[in-house]
Amino acid sequence: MDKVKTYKSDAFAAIHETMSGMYDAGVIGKKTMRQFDEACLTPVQAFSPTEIKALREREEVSQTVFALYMNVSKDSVSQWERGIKKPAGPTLKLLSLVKQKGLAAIS
Amino acid sequence: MDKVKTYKSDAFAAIHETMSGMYDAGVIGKKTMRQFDEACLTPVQAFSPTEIKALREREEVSQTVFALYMNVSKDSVSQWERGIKKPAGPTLKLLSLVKQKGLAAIS
DNA sequence: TTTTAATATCGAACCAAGTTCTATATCTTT
DNA sequence: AAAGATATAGAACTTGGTTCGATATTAAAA
Repeated sequence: MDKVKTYKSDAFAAIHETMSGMYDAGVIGKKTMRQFDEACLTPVQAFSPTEIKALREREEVSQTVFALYMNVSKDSVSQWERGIKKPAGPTLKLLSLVKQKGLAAIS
Repeated sequence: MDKVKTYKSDAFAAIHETMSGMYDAGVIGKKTMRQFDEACLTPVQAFSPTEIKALREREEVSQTVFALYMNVSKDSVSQWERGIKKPAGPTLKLLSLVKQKGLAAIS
């Protein structure tokens, strides 16, 4: 698969554990801890209807299957792709994960 | 991190690609394809307020940091843990991913 | 000590995402 | 010809997620 992304995740996890240890030991404060986590997070951007459809077709799945992965109804996926409903919050997070890591990342 | 889970994901991805190839070649139908995908998906169960708080504390992050990972407001996390709002759909999917693979899975 | 900042609870109000339903249409499969 | 998968369309409903202000505790910095 994508070794780079997997490596990055593992590295972040390892660093996070180290940082957590430093936090437990009182070396750093909670403020530093939060700022670190913010820097680690992959940015979550907006998706246009076309981008959502293109993303789904890139993964070669039907709206129904895509909906199963996202844990939403098939109608919701249809409405996203037609611009009737605009995904936000947790939904955008999932879409971002799929875009950056593929469907397998949320399987 | 967790080699077993990583392996499972990679294996599923590989099998999925194989299945996709079979589908493209006309060996299998869409129905079989969907049933396969359903079998691959990790089950998404409900979370009680206590379970959400325990999960967050297991990951050793504040409500604010946890909210950043989930791409929701910090108030939402607080409301989940107090039982005022019950996460559903995409949110439950993210919580399930965190429970099974850790916060790094959605970073 | 004082004060600043982070953390978390509480209650209220608003908006829109997500759900559900029915109907229609196309295409493939049996 | 029939059955099923896929996708669009529109409508009504429910509730999750957001935002705001206020309060309280704790830890860090002045």
